[in-house]
Amino acid sequence: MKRPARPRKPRRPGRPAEGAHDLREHLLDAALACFARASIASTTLAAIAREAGVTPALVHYYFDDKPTLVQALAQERLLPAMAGLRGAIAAGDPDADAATLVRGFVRGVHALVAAHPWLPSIWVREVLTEGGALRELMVSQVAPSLPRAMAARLAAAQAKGRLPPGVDPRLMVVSLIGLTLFPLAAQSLWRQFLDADDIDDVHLQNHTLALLGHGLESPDAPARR
Amino acid sequence: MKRPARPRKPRRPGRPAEGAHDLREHLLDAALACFARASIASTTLAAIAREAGVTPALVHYYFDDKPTLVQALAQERLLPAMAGLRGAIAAGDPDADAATLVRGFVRGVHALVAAHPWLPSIWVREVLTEGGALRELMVSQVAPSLPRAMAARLAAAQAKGRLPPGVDPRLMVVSLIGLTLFPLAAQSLWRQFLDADDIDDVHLQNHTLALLGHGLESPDAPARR
Amino acid sequence: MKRPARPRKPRRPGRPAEGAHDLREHLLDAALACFARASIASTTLAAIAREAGVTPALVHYYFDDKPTLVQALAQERLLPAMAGLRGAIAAGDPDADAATLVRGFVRGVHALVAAHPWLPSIWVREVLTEGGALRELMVSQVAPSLPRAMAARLAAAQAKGRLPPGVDPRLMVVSLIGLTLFPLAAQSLWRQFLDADDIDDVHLQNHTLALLGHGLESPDAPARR
Amino acid sequence: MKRPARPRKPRRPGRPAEGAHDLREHLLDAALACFARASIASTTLAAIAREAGVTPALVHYYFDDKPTLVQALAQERLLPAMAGLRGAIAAGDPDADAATLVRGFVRGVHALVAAHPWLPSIWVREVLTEGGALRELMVSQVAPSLPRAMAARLAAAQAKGRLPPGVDPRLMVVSLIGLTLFPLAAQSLWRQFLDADDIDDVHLQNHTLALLGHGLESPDAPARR
DNA sequence: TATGAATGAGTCTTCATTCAT
DNA sequence: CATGAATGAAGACTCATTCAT
Repeated sequence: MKRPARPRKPRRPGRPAEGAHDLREHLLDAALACFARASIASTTLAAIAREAGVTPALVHYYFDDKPTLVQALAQERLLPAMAGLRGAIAAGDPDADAATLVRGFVRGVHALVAAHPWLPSIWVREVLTEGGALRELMVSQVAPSLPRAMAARLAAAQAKGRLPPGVDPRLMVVSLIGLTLFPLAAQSLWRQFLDADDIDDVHLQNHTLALLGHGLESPDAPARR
Repeated sequence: MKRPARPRKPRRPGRPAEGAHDLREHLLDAALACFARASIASTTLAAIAREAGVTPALVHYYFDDKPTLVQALAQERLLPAMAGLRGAIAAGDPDADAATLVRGFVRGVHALVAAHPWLPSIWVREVLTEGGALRELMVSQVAPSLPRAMAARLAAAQAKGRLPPGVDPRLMVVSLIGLTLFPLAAQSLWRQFLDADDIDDVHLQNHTLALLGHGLESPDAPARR
Repeated sequence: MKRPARPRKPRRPGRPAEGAHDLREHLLDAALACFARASIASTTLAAIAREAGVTPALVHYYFDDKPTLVQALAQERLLPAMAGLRGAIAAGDPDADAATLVRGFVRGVHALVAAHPWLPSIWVREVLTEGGALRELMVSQVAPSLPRAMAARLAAAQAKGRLPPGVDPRLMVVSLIGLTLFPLAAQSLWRQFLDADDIDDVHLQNHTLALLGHGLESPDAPARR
Repeated sequence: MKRPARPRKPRRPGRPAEGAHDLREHLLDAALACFARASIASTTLAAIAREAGVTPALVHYYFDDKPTLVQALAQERLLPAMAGLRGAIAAGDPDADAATLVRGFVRGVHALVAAHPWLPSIWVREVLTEGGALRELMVSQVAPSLPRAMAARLAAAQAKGRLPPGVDPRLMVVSLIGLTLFPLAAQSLWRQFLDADDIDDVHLQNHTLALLGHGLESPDAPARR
């Protein structure tokens, strides 16, 4: 019952102090690295321990069990990271038009992923798709507000004629994630068989913004349907 | 005494294929159902057997081991399904413009998923994201041609001024998957917290097409940057 | 979910068929032997497996988990054994006087233990004393009726002056167990430091009956208080 | 640097024994409480530490390891308690007759248990039954003398016709424990399904003495066999 | 063709124990 | 004196796989 209240400074003697990381953080890092590589459900604690260079028993010492570890990871890594996104978008003034808002989102996501490269795979695998291990956790803690706020703003923009009528403001968040987080998650795949050596993050971002800006109808060409 | 070498197509000769489902097919169905729910790596053979209403030993009898089962699934279910997509797109005449091509893709994917509802989760989880169990298999067998063909066609269109200059033809396939397969894979999530009862498949498709058509710049509003 | 419905005839090829015992029974025997030696809580499945000459995984194969094994043991070994006792006592006619009844009990318990030597330790350790693992199970299934029936019969005898007034009929069952099951459970101890080589089961039984018959007041000596 | 050899009686010299409880005593109390609830073998040091409100490491600090702790408990708690019993019995003059002696024993045990409620469960579970953790310890240190002394005295009484011939003086100690310690150990069980609200310790004691006095043959009824 | 039985290897978890502080 | 950190060994339980029938 009396579990050790979050052990502090467990740095092992033989090991370099590697920055501001204490062992608990180090374990979360290791878990994150593993979960970016394979699904949470199929990742063993032994794998995490190996990644961290410690014994499996130590992982239990710090997190009691796997569900708790996952929960801690969500709480201490995923949620804070996401908080950044919300900030990035809201940064623009509240009266920003749709395009500005959307640009903010795209750039926000890219910035986020630049800072946390593990984010897209985990998010796509464990939150967005069926049976993801973090779905419940994330849905209950982040989800509703952000997409709803965006949907509301876009709906307002649409009412003012600032958004094409066929576009559903509610679905925009979904489309935006599909155009940002998803391509970033699948990066390692498409890089394999696109001649994509020249495609860097900025290029990808510009592509996405261009697509979102005018769609595929060339601005100077007569719109066709 | 020696166990018979891997039994192929064990359909009893004299017997009609009873709805095209013999036991082997039934097992593949069960596996597909399981893999749509949870990652391949974390799905046990016992779970598949249970889903199929048979013993785990039977699964082994038909597929020898898990990698073989997965391989068979890819070969006999995923690849054929994907073949349909290629057809749908190529259907349009080879001189079709970019917009037509893209419309074909979107509609093709939607049609595909209507026929194979398990496809998006499996594809996103096991092919597109890091560490997916089907990545190797798919990459080596489907991948290169389709996206490259599309990229080539779009590049041609762009050369003729039919595609906005900021859009990268090679990345279009990625964006298109992000706008089609991905939203379909994440459906169960976004339906939860969008007031999305009125959004059916057609609606989603139209939204996507509208977004791809003009982007977010309302056609009648002066383009801003 | 679809656990193997109690496997039958699992006799291993290399092993002699040893009587009417199939493997499941053999495992219950092994468990019984272990539980007679040490508390259920502290007996590992590995110990039981070792005792039975099988792998720990096999124990799981037959009983799924430890609670289930214990439950099966109670159901299939302890309860049937106890049923014998009830018969032995009830054997006497219902109008039997107190002494006859009690004699029946003493003999019944001794007969029971002669047939099931493991019974006393397990019963004393796991049912009668605090924190016993079988307490719940046994209490809910055997307990109430037998002692109550005896108490009622003895109370009737007492009303007719057939039982000394200071004796509480309800407590008689407790005293009787203390005089029969308990000495049998502690046998290996008292044999150690009593010159008890001449004490066999019959002798012990006679001692107990003599004590119960007249108590310690010699019949020919004037009762003293 | 070397760890101090096993700390003995760490009571701070100048300080009064504050209720006779220093930390070491406190730990023994906690262990006792745990062992009264569950078998020694299945009780973890963590459970004892929790009961005592300290860390498991502290338990090790005071007792080095579990066997040592158990040993200390036997030495410092069980043996002293038992010493009381010996006194209670010997209190009567050495020429006391059998009945007096036995009465002394019954009362002695009851008094003992009143003072040490944990005694019966531990004694029955860990000393008297097979595989008890304290058996060796107790046998070698208390056992032989007391029962032998009683047996000798009772044998003498029997020689003088003061004890019925069927009763074995050596087995009397066993019977007496079965009639005293055992019912007290099983108390929580029989209270459950006897209408036993009116049975207090005195009542139980009287019942036992009555039973021992005359047995079940009502003194005024003609003896039957 | 199909399966019940059986197991080795591995997973999660607990525990007694050590050690530096 | 006391404890948090750390771990090896062992416990319960699962799983893919084998094999005789």
